[in-house]
Amino acid sequence: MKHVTIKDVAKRLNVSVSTVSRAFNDKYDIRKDTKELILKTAKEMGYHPNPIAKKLSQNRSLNIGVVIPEIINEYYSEVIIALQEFLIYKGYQVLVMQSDENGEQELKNVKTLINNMVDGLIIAPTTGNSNMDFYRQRINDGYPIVFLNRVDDSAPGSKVIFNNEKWSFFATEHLIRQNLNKIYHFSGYLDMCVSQERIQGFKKAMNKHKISKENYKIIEAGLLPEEGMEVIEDLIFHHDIPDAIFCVNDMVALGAIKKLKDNGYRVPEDVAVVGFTETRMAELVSPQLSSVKQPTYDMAKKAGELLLRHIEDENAPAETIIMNGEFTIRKSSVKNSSAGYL
Amino acid sequence: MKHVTIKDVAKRLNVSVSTVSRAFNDKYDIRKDTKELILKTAKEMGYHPNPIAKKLSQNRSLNIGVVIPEIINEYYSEVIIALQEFLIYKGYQVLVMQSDENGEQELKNVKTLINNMVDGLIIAPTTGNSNMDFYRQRINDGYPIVFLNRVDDSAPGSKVIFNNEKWSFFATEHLIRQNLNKIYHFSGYLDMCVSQERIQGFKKAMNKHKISKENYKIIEAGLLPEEGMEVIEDLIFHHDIPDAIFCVNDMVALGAIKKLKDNGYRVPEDVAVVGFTETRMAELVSPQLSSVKQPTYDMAKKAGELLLRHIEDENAPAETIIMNGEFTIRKSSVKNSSAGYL
DNA sequence: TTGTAGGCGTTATCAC
DNA sequence: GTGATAACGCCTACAA
Repeated sequence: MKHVTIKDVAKRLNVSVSTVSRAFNDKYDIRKDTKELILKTAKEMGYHPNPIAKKLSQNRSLNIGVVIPEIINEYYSEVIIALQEFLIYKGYQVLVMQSDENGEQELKNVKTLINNMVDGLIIAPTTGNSNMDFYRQRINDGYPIVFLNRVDDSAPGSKVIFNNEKWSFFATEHLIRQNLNKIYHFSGYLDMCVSQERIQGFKKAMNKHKISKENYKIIEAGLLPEEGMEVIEDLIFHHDIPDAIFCVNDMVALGAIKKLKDNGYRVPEDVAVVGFTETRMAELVSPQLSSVKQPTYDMAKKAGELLLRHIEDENAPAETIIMNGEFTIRKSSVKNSSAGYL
Repeated sequence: MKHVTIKDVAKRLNVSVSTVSRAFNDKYDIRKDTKELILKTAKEMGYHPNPIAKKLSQNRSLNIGVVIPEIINEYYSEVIIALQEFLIYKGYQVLVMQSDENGEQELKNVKTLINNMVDGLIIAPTTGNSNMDFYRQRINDGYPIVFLNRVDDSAPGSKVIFNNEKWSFFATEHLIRQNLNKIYHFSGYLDMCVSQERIQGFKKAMNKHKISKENYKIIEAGLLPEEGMEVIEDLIFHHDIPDAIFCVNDMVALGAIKKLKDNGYRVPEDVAVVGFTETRMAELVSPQLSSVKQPTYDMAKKAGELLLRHIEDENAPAETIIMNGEFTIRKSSVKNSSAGYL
């Protein structure tokens, strides 16, 4: 099982290693037929260039580091898939590490990856964005980093983000337009910029439609089903049931719906519910969940493209790409289907 | 941003590179205080051993390849997490590739990883196990490969699998014990050994309890919610509604439940439903879904341990580890709660 | 205990 | 167009 090396091929054909090397790297002059001969016999001999040696001599790893909050999260699963597909196609390997929504773990991951000589990093920061100073420093040093989601305009360097405010606004307006009185927003952790942006959209809709402050509430839930459950249970306990709830994501929405049902409330008849960052569950639950879909795959791919641009040209300008999604209205948020929403 | 190398450290301390190298690799004799001095100044200088050079000189990549059917699948997300944690801790990097339930893609992935010099492979084969001959060949050549899930006893080499038959038997028996008449099994793709094993368990329970063949059916569904939906819709169309359904996994179960409800059937009152390979959704849906939980994390970790054993000792004997799980009974499968099941 | 030197498989800079 | 040869950064006999 010994690996065939460039030397073996050279010896077999009585040419020098450099010639063989040239045959595999288009950038040098080499006679066409010698090239073809080399490629052919190399294939016969089962030769594959050793990527590790290549990396060493070129002083680049051809590895890209990807740091995400959690793999068990449809959004980031899709991110990984998209990134893998694109980057492998471009000749890179992808090293994925997850931070468990923990800033320290995130920093550890990033340092591990840097020590492993990745050529660049794609980072979806965890709650709190606590390592921004460190990243800013690296970016200033010229280290290629692209942020994905989880940051706002103010983050340094290049980034691909979703227009949370806008789509949160639309989702909220959809509820307002049904003349619902009390509309609550179950927000994500308040120290996440994504949460803040969705809150902004929610407030903007309230202001535009002149809803008075007594008729809406913003309650910090989190990102997990359990957190949606807790919040709604608390509301039920205090007999403070809204007509509609706009949740920071589908998981919180599903948790809320579960507990509403368990307590005898009907969705959407008693309480209309809207989610965000559509998951595959949205269509699978009863009632089906209205939600805002993000172009996850494209966002990730864009981040990959941006990163490669920075790796290949260290003077490439920082870019901020803000993407849009779509809002799909399903049963969970339509109280009166004659209203023409479905 | 130039990387500090072993030479820089050596020069600074007026020692040889080998001494520095030794300081970082415990296996050679070196005086304790020189070692400490070297480690200390190396740290000051910001030196980190270059893993790529290390790999080249040691002729091993310290990379492990992991090939799974799909990342968007809670089971395999967890597998990745477990493997990452364990292998990174052991000094390895993990390269994950997914096959999209496609045998050709799987083979491509494996070859890519081998060409990238991974030191070993953990493979969860896709439907059909079409590449077993190729793997058998590699294993005979001494290439370290461990299979995870998705294979049966007959697969070559080491493997970590779940006792599907046993737990499928238990789940089925739970339904039989409620004196339900018609019990159907929505199976996975018939060319998956996992499906076959679960079918075996189902049949075994039927035989043990002497259920006549008219009273049960095995219908091939698949692995996706949509496939569960299709099967149940067909049954509804033919007015062939069973008293209980045991599904090959939670996704198929959720699909079936959805369509049952859409068509006015109550779960579990009209139809009891059981899933398999418990997902986080099991507790989140209404009614909560009874399901068999697999020790995913432990299975993956075991696979990692086995692989390292093979990498470190090429004469390590092939091992087959069969794991057990637990069956959690929830509302979806209990028709009469006075029966004492809940 | 420490230093010297050759090798890991490539690429890249020279000559020729 | 092709061949020597010195890197790339580290490990590891072997010698001292």
